[in-house]
Parts: sequence; structure tokens; C-alpha cells
Amino acid sequence: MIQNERVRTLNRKRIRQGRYVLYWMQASVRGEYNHALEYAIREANGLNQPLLVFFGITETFPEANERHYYFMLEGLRETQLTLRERGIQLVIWKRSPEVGVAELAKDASLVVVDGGYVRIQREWRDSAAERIGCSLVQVESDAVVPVEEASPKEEYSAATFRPKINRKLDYYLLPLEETSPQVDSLGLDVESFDVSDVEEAISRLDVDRSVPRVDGLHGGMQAAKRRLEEFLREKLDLYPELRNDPTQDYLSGMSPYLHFGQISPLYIALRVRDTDSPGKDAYLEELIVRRELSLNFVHYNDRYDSLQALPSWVRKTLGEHEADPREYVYGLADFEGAATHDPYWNAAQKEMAYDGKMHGYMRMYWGKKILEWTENPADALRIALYLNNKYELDGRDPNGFTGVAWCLGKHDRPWGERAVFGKVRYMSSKGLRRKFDADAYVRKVESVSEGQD
DNA sequence: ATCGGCTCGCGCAA
DNA sequence: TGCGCGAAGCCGAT
Repeated sequence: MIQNERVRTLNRKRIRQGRYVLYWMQASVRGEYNHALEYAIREANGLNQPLLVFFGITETFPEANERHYYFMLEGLRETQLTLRERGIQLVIWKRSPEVGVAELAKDASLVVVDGGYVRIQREWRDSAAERIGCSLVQVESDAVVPVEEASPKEEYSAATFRPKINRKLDYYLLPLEETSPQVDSLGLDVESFDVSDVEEAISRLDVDRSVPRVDGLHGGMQAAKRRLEEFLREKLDLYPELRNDPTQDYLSGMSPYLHFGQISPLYIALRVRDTDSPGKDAYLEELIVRRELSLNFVHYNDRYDSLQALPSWVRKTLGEHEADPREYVYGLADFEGAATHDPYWNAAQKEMAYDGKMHGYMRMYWGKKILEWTENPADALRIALYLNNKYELDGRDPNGFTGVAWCLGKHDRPWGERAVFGKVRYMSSKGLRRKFDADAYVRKVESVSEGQD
């Protein structure tokens, strides 16, 4: 089912007589469970034309490095093969996407695009909408509920957002049927950047090599599905009890795959819903309410990476405590080198640097302590976002921006006033020890990071 | 182990 | 206009 609300036009131009329909794959890099792809196939069939799919690689995506590119290329390679089996050609160009799509659109009847939420993706679509001479249609496949359908405005908290999005689930939690292309596009003669050997492909990209790929964690839908099935089979039942224990591995691990569009959130939601596990409500809360609240934040607040995005009570209270003496003050190098006085914080930083992901519970503690141990909240925000975006495989995701903002009070309520934090919620190492064996977490991270050094 | 207070603002009910 | 309640906590009292 492709609900009409998933589809909207981005310019006022017409469908014209071209040689093919073009699908600009921007955020949903997968050959299955992709509403934009299925919509484009149906349009192409209606025009009796082939469907060409385009993906543009830019070597200068802000804050991206080899770790991210490698994971992305693995997914891209698999997608190309999946599409080929469906008779669809995926063309990859080493060019900025909005330029590449405009070039290929010269011979297109219609261009379809999916869509990411962060600033640069939005700018690319705006730019492409002007450059392209035919109709440009966006189809939402990155959210279970399209952002503007879930809510018409920026939400104050999960509490205000939850009932709004939950009301829409019956309408949106429906499977997506596949359509077969009537006209094969494999014969179209278009050059493409070769990703069949990912190792070799990445060597031909001039990208930041300062952060290495994560050993043993591979991109692509097959890897995502294997991980998901293992989670459903072995972990979902205990998810409500163990998800906040970083010494355990009871999280789904879907966020890197979701970030790169390699698995559909709708597909995950349907797989989870169709179990009878006691953990399913807790998981769907995270996947839908919490994840899509982050899309709401980034979509409606274009200052999502700035202190301006925080509610007024937060800015007021942090301002009043800006001159408070800090017990510890660290700079970026101290944080990045995991060289604070706090073994728990250092372990969290190392986990992220080596594994490309930090346990969800530790992400909160990690961010709260950066706020506590920097000169001012502006420095804290800058440092937290820099490290998150550099080391997390799902860095630069709406979830990351929202998670860091939450540490500074976004989507939260005021709590007892104290130094530095003011009324923003505080977290302590004592709290960690109360909830789980924090020293066991440090040992766990050490054993992994020593193995990789 | 468990509870209440901390403190703001949204949104529903009246 | 009043009122209940909230994404992950902390802390002190019982």
C-alpha cells in the first residue's frame, strides 16, 4: 500500500515525453520495501517506459569518513544486484547528487525521489527541483508515518507526540506490494561508478580516512535482516527489562541500517507487530514514537544542531548557570582521547570509537557529562555533535541530533535545580552503578578495544 | 525496595 | 482557567 499522503510534488513542472522514468535514490538505499521505488515502477509501467535508478556519491558529505562510506557502499552494491534481478539498472555517479540527477533528468519523463531529513538532503532536493525540467515527486519511505501527517508542527515532548502518531498507525502499518517492471532498463547505456568490489571502490574515493571501518559489521539489507531475525528470536522478549543495561547486548542494532536506508522502518514494525512477544510495545515505542519524534524535530526546526532549538526554559536556566564553576573542564582532545577522570565515560567514548555505536543508555550519560565538563553549553553541543557524527555509524542522523539535544533538555521537563545543569535533568556515575554493574561495562569495552588495537 | 518532590508547559476538560 | 501528567533521574526519607 502506498498511501497518497506519502506522495507530494516538489515542483510545478509536468510529466513529459522522455526516454525513461528516473528514481533518484537519496535516503532509501534498498531494492525492497521501498515506497519510492515501487511508486516509480508503477509510473514507468503506466508510461510503458523503463525505470532508471540514480545514486550520487559526494566525497565531501559533511563529517562523513571511511567508516560511513564503507558501510554505505556495501549497501549500495547489494542494492544494485537486487535491482538488477528485477530488471532495473542502478546508475552510480561520483558527483554531487543534485547535479547528477539534473543531468540524467534531461532524458526523463518524470523524476521520483525518496528523502532524508537533514539540512543538506533538503537543500539537494530544493536545488534539484529547480534544475530538473520535468515533474519531481517525493515519496516517503523513511518514516512509518509521514512527518507532516503525524503532526503539523514541532512537538514539545514525546507525551504530546505519542497520541498523535499512534492514532495514525492503523492507516500506515500496511505491507507494501511489489510491482514488476514491464520494460527492462538494463540495456540503457549509461556509465556507472563500479562498486562491485567495495574494497576497490573505496580506494577510488577521496574521502576522510581518519576513522576506520568497523570490523565484523557489514552494511546491506541481508545483514540487517539477519540481525533483525536474531533480535526477534533471542532478545525481544527481554527487551523491556534489559535494554537499559549496557553490560548486555539486548538492542536490535537496527540504527546504522535505518540511517543508511538499508532496511525499511515499516518492514521492521510489521515484523515486530506480528510477533506475540511481551517486548513488542516497548520496541515499537522506540522505533516509531521516539525515532519519528526525532524526524519531527529535524523537519520542523531548522536550528536542530544549535542551542536555539532548545525550549526557552532550558536556555534560561543554562544561561543562569553558565558562570558556575565546573569541577572538571575538558577540551575536545581530552574527550576524543577518552582521557577524562571518569572510567565509565571513557569506556563509552571508546565503545563508540571502536564499534561505531555506543549503547543507548550510555549515550545519555555521555552527553550529560559533556555538558557538565565544558566551559559552556555551546561548547558542549559542538563537541558532542562532532564526536557523535564522526564516530557513530549512524552519526548525522536525526536521531543523533535529537539525542544530543535531549541531553541538553530538549523534549524533557525541568528537574531539581543544581550547579551547571540548572533545571536540566542530571545524571551521575552513582546512578549507573545503581542500575547495572558499571565496572563490568568498563571491562567489556576494554576487552573489545584491546583486541582491536 | 519504594515513594515523593523537584519544576515547566502542553493540551484536554470544563 | 484549571489540572494532570510527562523518554530514560536524583536524592533523601521511610
